[in-house]
Amino acid sequence: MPVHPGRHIFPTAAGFLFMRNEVCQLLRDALASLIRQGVLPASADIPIQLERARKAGYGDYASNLAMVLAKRAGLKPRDLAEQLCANFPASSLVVRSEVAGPGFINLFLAADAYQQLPVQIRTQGEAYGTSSNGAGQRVMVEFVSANPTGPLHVGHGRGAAYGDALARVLRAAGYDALSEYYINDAGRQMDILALSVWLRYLELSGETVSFPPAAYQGDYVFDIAATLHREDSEKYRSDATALLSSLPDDDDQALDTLISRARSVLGDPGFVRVHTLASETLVADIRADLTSFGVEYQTWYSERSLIDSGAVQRAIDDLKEGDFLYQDGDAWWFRSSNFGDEKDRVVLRANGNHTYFATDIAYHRDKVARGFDHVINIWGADHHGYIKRVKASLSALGIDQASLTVLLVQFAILYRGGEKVSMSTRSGDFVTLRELCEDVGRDAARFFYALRKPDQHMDFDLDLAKSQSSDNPVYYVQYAHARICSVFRQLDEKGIQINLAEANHGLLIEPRESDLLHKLSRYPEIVESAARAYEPHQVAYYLRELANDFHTYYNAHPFIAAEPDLRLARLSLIDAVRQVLANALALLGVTAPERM
RNA sequence: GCGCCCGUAGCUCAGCUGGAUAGAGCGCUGCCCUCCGGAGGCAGAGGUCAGGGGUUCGAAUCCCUUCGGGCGCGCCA
Repeated sequence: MPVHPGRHIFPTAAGFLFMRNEVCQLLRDALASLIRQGVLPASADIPIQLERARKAGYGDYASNLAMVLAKRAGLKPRDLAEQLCANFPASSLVVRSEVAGPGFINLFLAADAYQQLPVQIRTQGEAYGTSSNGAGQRVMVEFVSANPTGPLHVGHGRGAAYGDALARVLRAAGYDALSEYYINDAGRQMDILALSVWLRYLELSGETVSFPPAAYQGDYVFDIAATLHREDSEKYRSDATALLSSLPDDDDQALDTLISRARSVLGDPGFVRVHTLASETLVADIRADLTSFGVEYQTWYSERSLIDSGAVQRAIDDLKEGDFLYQDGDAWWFRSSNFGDEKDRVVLRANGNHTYFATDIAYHRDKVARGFDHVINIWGADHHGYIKRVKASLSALGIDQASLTVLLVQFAILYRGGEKVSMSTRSGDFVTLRELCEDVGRDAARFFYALRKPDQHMDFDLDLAKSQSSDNPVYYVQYAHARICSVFRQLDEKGIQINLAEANHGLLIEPRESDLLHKLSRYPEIVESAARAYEPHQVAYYLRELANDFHTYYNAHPFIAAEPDLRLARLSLIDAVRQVLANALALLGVTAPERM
């Protein structure tokens, strides 16, 4: 029986990859035997598909090789599988192979294949699960980017949780990922906000104001107005009666009229003062909310700066230069229909203002120019119609459309007391992200979002999320972590000295122990898969499985009360579980508490 | 009307890009600590994977179609 002298299990982080390759080679050897025997025709490309067995009873790895090749061999899949098993080389790694189901070959690894895993995990610590698959490629993830016209609401929470987790997962998978928030601090909505603040300020100054229904109603508008009044007293006071007289009937037209009146009454510096105060206050609030939600950005990028730097004008000029713009009805249109969009889009309005699309063109061009290998936008699903025109603009500017990926986050429908909650920023009727964090806690909220894949419509039950009951699975996972920490505290209190480095993992022979080891070994693959598919929720589901395996183990076997050698091996195992729980929770922006 | 997303247990959701007897949480039923944290464990009941065609060794997964839901289709953002 040939053995493999010098075979090292888990010599490096790539230990399991190494092992997997070895298993592949064994399958290839078996194939070669059958080809020599004339059972199979010699073939140039025989794809070896080897996957982790999906169930415990199916061994460690499974291959569908026999089913794929059955036709070429002129054999039934199961018969071919039998022959492959019969010709499987002897190995110290794969101790058993069997045919199952319609023709799968299930391969069982030697028990000791996993037994050094706790050592590897302890050695790598926080780095266990990370890889260099991304090869240091620079990726930008832009997410949330809500208009600073109000505080973030729970609708933004989903994009925030997803984007932040995605960035963390990408970093763990070896990408150089940067998170960015694009601040829409220019444009009409911001003008409306500035107007709203000024009107509230006029009220504070003693003017009688009939507040336009289409303006921003939220309490935060009063707060900003109060700040303005406190800092600049009556400097911007004006006769409100004249200001609000003879307005157009249409709400939107009335707002535009009011904005232009505000500009002329306040003058440019005055309007800019109100505008800037409002924008800076809200951006600071948004930032604080995101920070307490555990979301960190590397960069905050201002739309205003694109206008001020001339980048928007340059983009428009370049598009004109390339004949990608044309004038129609006093507006300038971009020929996006040349690039697959349904119709052309306006970049410069007849009134001389540019559209948001114009700044977006400059923004995306700028992103790519900053040297990212790949740019990811996370948008609300209501923006999907916008994707084609942005991509079209990239093409027109000579940039490969493939450098931009837009990921859509579906809406969450909020329920409170079994009723749908309608949300409107303008009316000020919404649940803020801050309220959610205060009521539910950051960890529960983050995990709640993380359990949903982004393209799935989602029902968000506020009562359930706020209940802080065991219904929320985050406690289940955190409890596993706290429980392990508690075991080690108990050890301390009992004065038991241990040295995990001396553990003999060969003693870990219980089925639940090999289940745990098996699960731990899968973690790096989960991270890799979550990064590749842009699906951090895979990590959340993995966490639940790992926690479940641990709780089961905990109920079935004693740690401290076991014999010293066995105790040491088991403690080493659960210490590895603790490390992986902590690593995976960190990817979701959730804390791993030592006690609860 | 056209385009995008979706439809899986009573409810909320997974299902590793075409594989094995479709899984988990909650809820329901019944069990489990003289022992390390019961925010725990085990077991059971519960399914026409919206319906119908097609592709092939094989479909919840891919294609077509019908039905149902969400969201888009502005010189709004």
